[in-house]
Amino acid sequence: MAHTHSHEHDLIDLRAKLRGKDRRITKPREEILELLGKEDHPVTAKFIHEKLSGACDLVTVYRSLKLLESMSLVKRFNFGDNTARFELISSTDQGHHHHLICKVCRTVVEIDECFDPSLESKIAKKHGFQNVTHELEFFGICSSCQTT
Amino acid sequence: MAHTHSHEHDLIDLRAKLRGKDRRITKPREEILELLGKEDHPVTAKFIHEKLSGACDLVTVYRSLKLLESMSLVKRFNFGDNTARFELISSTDQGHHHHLICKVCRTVVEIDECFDPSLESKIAKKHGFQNVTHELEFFGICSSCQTT
DNA sequence: TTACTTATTGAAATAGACTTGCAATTAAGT
DNA sequence: ACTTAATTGCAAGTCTATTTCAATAAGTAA
Repeated sequence: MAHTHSHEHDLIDLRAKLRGKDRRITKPREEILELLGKEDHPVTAKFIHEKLSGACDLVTVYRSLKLLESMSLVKRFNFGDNTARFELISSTDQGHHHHLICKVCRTVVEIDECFDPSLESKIAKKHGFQNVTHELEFFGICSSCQTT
Repeated sequence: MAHTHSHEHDLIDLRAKLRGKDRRITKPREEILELLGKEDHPVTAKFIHEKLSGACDLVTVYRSLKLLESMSLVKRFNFGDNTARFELISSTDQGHHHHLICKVCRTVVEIDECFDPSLESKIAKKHGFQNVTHELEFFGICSSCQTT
């Protein structure tokens, strides 16, 4: 999903979204976006920092990710291990998709399927909520880890 | 959901599950189970510790919750705020249900509905995974927080 | 009941993810 | 190039959760 974006396209997005916001285009932000564009699955801040091997401080990675998230260029995922993971938002699904994670080896599979949206609107209506979204992740044991 | 359990029933469960496992029934474990039996929504370890006001150390709360979880008496939930929340597993749904959380005031609503299980088995089959489960939480803005 | 064995607890230290304060740096407008 | 303010790096701090280890207490047997 993420890799369907080109680096150039991301930078155009970045520049467009930063324009007139007292925000600046910096090397760390460009590099993080570029790296995310090459990854197929959500990655941690630590992973990004290591891959960029000293290009910038880990603190800057955290700050950049927070900014990119607020600009809707990046989406944060939670796989239940107390560590945020980030993925580039693709134009096809606006970042809304799910994952299937192996409980043993932590392999991640991108999932396109989702349940019928009527469930969500039904729940929203029933409880008087607005702007209802959801976070959904699947967990299981991948074929390699099945001891049989 | 949780409150449909009686305290006595939980203790019977606890005793039954501990029997012959070199495990002991202790005051903290009983008190945590009792407290969870009175709560309608998942609560944090910190919340439990404060409610028990010094009955035991926070470390013991963490350890007890981990034990109770491993015994399938308690289920851990993640509302995306880096803080685990725990709920008593009810006999009716075996702990499998979801929540609707207000992004503003953090109010929690217990949700009984879920999507069709065929989606899960379809995904499992497609990627060769076994024992597939899912974590699903809904987020929105509750009626009180809608500024309109 | 008492003694014994060992699981459990409490307290302090530690780990890991993430944030904040502040001086130094650097992007971007003039 | 000059200026201004956003951004960075580094250190220190916060927060959740875990680990270490001596002291305590649950369960068992005498």
